[in-house]
Amino acid sequence: MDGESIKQCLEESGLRCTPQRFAVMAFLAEHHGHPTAAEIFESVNRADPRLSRATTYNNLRDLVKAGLVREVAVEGRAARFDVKGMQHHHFICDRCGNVEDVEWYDLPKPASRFLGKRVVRECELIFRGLCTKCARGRASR
Amino acid sequence: MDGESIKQCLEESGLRCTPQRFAVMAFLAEHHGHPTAAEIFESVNRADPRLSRATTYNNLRDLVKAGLVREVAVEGRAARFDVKGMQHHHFICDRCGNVEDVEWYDLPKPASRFLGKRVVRECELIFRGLCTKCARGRASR
DNA sequence: ATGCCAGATTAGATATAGTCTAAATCTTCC
DNA sequence: GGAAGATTTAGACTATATCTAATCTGGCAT
Repeated sequence: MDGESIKQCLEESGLRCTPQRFAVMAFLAEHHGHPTAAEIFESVNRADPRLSRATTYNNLRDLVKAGLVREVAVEGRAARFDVKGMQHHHFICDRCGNVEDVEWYDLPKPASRFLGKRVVRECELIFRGLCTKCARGRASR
Repeated sequence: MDGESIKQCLEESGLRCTPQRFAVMAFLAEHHGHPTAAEIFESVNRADPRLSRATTYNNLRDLVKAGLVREVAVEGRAARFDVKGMQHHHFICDRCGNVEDVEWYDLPKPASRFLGKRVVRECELIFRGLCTKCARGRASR
């Protein structure tokens, strides 16, 4: 995702393309490792100190609300973020908490009686276990 | 789940059945609304002040580790807990954050090439949207 | 251009959720 | 009874995220 298309995304969502907001988006577009808010703040702020902590959180919230970014909650750890580009599932490591993408595949819809009057916006699959790195060192626990 | 089977569950998992641990388990067995740690603490402690906050967290962690209880992380809110009885999926309300059960149905396994060397322990489906109550009041937003 | 205004940003205070520490207490087993 | 280990506790502490109030910015009407 290049600079121009980020700008376009933001404006289509009714968000002004400020330097700070652009930087957060650009960082997420370049780093697919599901960074935490703190990682985003530290990295962007190091490169350009015009970004404050509060603004990082403000912008992440705006971007999530606008549907451009996804927030992944992880048990007992900081939330992680990724741009909603290609659809994918998630794998969360029990040991190190890292979030990884799993290639998308379609899921059967539940019978509507299971959902009742609820309004479903999206549906995601979460795998849990040990990531490749942690599985390798598993014996040394 | 009656008192006797709670006791049995705990002992089978190598956990002593202390009054505090039993109370946390019993509360979860009776309340299927996915309470937060704070709710569990307040409610149990009100009925029997022998339970402290730290013990609530300690026990929840032990129970999750033993596989008797599931922890559900919710974006921007406190984690929620439920006993791992019958298998089920989850629905999380965007608006009020409530977690509800969705009747279980089998999911197709991903092609193993999608998962690589990762070791999958479990796999859960999460629906997001508006719960029945929030969907009803949606216009008044 | 000028001035206004809503939106955006900021530092730092505050809130919330959860963990840690060290001492006290309870169980089990000899 | 006493040692060893598990459990509990109050309260301090940490991490994560939000709020506040002041300030800045950029677009727009004049």
